[in-house]
This record gives sequence, C-alpha cells and structure tokens, in this order.
Amino acid sequence: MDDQPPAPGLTTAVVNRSLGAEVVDRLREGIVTGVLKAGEHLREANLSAAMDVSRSPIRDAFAQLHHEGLVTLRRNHGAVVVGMSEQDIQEVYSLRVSLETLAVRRAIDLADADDIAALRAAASRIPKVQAVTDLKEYADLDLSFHDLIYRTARHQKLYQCWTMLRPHICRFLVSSNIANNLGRNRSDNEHEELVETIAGHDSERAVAMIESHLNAAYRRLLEGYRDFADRSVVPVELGSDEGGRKLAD
Amino acid sequence: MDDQPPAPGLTTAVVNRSLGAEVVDRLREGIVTGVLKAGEHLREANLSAAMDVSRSPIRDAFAQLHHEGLVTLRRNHGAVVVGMSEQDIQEVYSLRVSLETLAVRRAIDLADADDIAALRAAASRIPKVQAVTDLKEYADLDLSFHDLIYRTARHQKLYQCWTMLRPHICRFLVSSNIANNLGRNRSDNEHEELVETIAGHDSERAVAMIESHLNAAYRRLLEGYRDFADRSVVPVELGSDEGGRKLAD
DNA sequence: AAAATGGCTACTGTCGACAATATTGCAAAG
DNA sequence: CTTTGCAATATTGTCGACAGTAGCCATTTT
Repeated sequence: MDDQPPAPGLTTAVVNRSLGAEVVDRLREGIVTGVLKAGEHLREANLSAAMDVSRSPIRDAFAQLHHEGLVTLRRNHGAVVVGMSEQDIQEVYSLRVSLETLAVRRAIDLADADDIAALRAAASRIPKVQAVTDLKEYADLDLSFHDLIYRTARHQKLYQCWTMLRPHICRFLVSSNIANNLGRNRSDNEHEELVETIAGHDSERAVAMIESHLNAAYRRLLEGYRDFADRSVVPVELGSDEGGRKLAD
Repeated sequence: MDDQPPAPGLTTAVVNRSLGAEVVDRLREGIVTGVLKAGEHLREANLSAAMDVSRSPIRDAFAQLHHEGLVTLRRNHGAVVVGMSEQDIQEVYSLRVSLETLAVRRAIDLADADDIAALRAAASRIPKVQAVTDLKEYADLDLSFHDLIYRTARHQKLYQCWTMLRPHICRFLVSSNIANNLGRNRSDNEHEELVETIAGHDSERAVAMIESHLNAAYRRLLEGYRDFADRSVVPVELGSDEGGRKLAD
C-alpha cells in the first residue's frame, strides 16, 4: 500500500529515499503549484535529462502520479497532466465528505490525550485568513490538520484513499483565488471547534461540523474556480478514461 | 478500416496489452485464490524467469499490486504478499460501507433505463446459495454486480477507491469457507430487491439495504475467517511498515 | 477540396548489465 | 551461552541500449 500513517515521533527519514520518490515529489509539487500546467505532456527523456537520472525512476514516478490521479498515461505516448474541471472538484469533495466523516467518527473513538494535543497544535498552526500570504503554505498547513484526523483514525485503507485526494485538494486550493473568497462567511475558528468537539466525543455534532466545513470549502472552491477558469483556459478532458491506464485493473 | 463495425465474432483484442498488465493479472489471481500465500516473498528474478519476461514488467506489476494493497514493498527486499487479519476485514468493510453508500445514492440519481436493465441482468446472474459450486466464480459474479453499481455512479475517483477494495473482498470471499455460512439468515434475493429499490428512486431505503447487506456480509466473513484461521496459520504482520514504501509521499 | 494512404519520426516498452544495499551466517569477544 | 561485528551473498535500484508502436505530415486519390 502506498501509505501508512507515519509513527509519531519516529522520524527515521534521513537519506533513505529512492530516486523515484524524489522525482515524484518534485513533479507533484510542479503540478500542484501550476508550474506544470494541465494538458502538458511530460516526456521521460526530457525529465530524465533535466533531473539527471535515468528513465527508470521517471517511469516509477509516472506510475505513482497516475495512481494519485494527477496524470493520465496513454500507451506509447506517456504522461499528460490532468485538467481541473468543475466535475473534478465535485468528485473530490463528494468523496471527501464520505471519507472524512468516517475518519472523524473513528478518530473520536480512538483518540487518546496525545492525539488531541497534536490536533490542537495542528489547528493552531493554520494561519488566520487575514494573515494568509502564501497560498501553498496555507494549503499545506490546512491539509496537515486534516491529515492528522485521518491518521488518528488509524485506518490504513482509509488513509490511502485520502492520499489520493490530498494532492488534488492542494491543487484546487493553490490555483483558485481562494484568498479573495476565504474570508467571506467564515468563522475562522472551525478547526479549533472541531477539535474540541472530537475531544468531547460528540460524534454526531462532529460529523455535522465536518460536513458543513467541507461543503463550505467546496462552495468557495467552485466560486474561485469560476473566476480562475475565466482567465486561463483549462482543458477539460471529460469522457471515459478507458484504455488510458497503463496497467488495467 | 478499424472504424468499421466489427464483424460479429471478430473480437479485435489480440495483442494490445502490455506485459506488465498480464503479469499483474496472473499475480493478482494467484494471491486472491491462495496459490500465492500470505507472507510469501515474491522475487523479481524468479518471476522474471518463470514468466519469461524481463524484470521491468515484473516491477511494474509489483507497483500496481502494491497500489492495490496486495503486497508490501520493502526497499531492497522486494514484494511480500500481505496477510489477512480480522483488522483487514474490518477496515475493508467499514470503508466499503462508506463508499458504496455514496455509490448507491449517485446511482439512483444517474441511472437510466439501460443502467437499470444491466443491473437487473447482473443481479440475476449471481447464483443462488444452493447452486454455488465454485467460490471464485461466485465471488466474481457478486463483485461484478457491485462493480456495476459503482460504474453507474459515474464517479471516477470513487471507482478508483473501489478498485483498491475489490481484490481484497474477492480474496476474503474465496478463502473464507463462505459456502458453509452463506445460506444462514440469507434472503438470497437481496441483490434483486436492491435493484428494484434503486429503480424506484428510494434513496433512503436503498442506503439502508446496502448497509444491512454489507454488514451481514461482514459478519459472515468474520465467522468464516475464524474457522479458516484455525486451520491455516496466517501471518498477521501487524506493526509499523515504516520505510516499507517504495515511493514515499 | 476532402479523405485515404503511406512513410517517417518521436516516443515509450522491454531488456540485460552493473551498482548499491539489506539480510544472513559465522566468528570472535564478553 | 549470549552478543556484537564483519563479511559473503542474495536481491533490488539504476542505468543505457534496442525494439516496437502510435501519431504526424506529405502525398495521392476520388
């Protein structure tokens, strides 16, 4: 499986990463921040030369990005950065509500004092709207908080699904002009309130909160997307992805 | 020339799959049916020789199986078939309820007459309990029906999550002695009834039905698993798989 | 002019060789 | 007898070369 919630405190990561993992991170960063644009054709040879590695790690990276849904693979044609359509946002957020509802329920059942403390810390780290200067940094901190909820749920397969969604959400947050929309109708304390509700073991209220939190985010994103889409042409590329995967399922 | 309607019986699919895809199918089949046992160490060189391909397709296959959660990858050590613990069953089914609930809701909204007809056909194809002779065949038909629900939901990312669950469920069904437990407390018409409820656009009832259907399956599986686990030692392999990912996120 | 045809190019799919690394067994010290 | 360190070995990680295929463009045909 791709991901396991990292064991708290045990940060073993020093120099033990494969080249492919490095390439994945750089490409994902590029896609999420918009350096690599939707529709762009990624060529193995190009990237191989640019990053000074052979094609093998690049190919591994393509496969991983394909699993994350950030690129499509066409046989004998390589990787293409996927577009962002309204339907994508709709899919990601409808699925996210289902997943995160389950995550919150389990987190409430399983969280110990340390987990609650970590959640409080993560929530407090998210900058207030007025203080947002760097969209990517804001997105990372916001996602770290939600990531912690998923890790607290202690559910490997659920976490793996979340891993497929996370980079898309990050991409949405970064490319929408969320800064303009963020403040409107926002209590700005939703994360802290959610943590306290989790700490209080109030499942029903916590589920209602996460649903409204995510639905609000969804609506803001759609607004931002429409402004964004007006300025830059985004290839939509709907329709069946049939035959588009390298390894059939 | 390709575009002409294919003459009846002329199935064009001949040589158009990659080697890696072929290897994935064979290995997945082996894992699901138990030919490859939990804890078994899959070596690239071995399989490469056995299947008469180079190591590259084998590596691609390992990555795909890793994505499906059927093997774990340890750096410089290769692929190991994952075990089946009660927690695995619990994770798969708790997640499945969340996903399939969403799938049913969307299927009800989006299904047209053809979809309903296809669902009816798929449901009718599932053999009745008394007629089950081949567990794998039964599992495939049952999963085909549920697969159709997911496809009717027209939600790529949801379907991708389902794709991660499906082989595990198939494995559970095949390795549990489900045949012994299948009949008890089973109406045996649940699939047909679910289809009609979907056709009738009764969301709440359909959701309740799928929940009870899946929870019943979960309970049967747990029973079957306990009988199964008594007879064959299943390496559980819990604990942190830290550092076990090929491509870190 | 529009559509079919054929060759060409660029790119990926596959391969075997080599380098790097974790594991395992053995030996030596405590 | 247990533990620690080292070396041998087995296995994966990475690489560059070659083979194969899909797409592109000029050319021909209707």
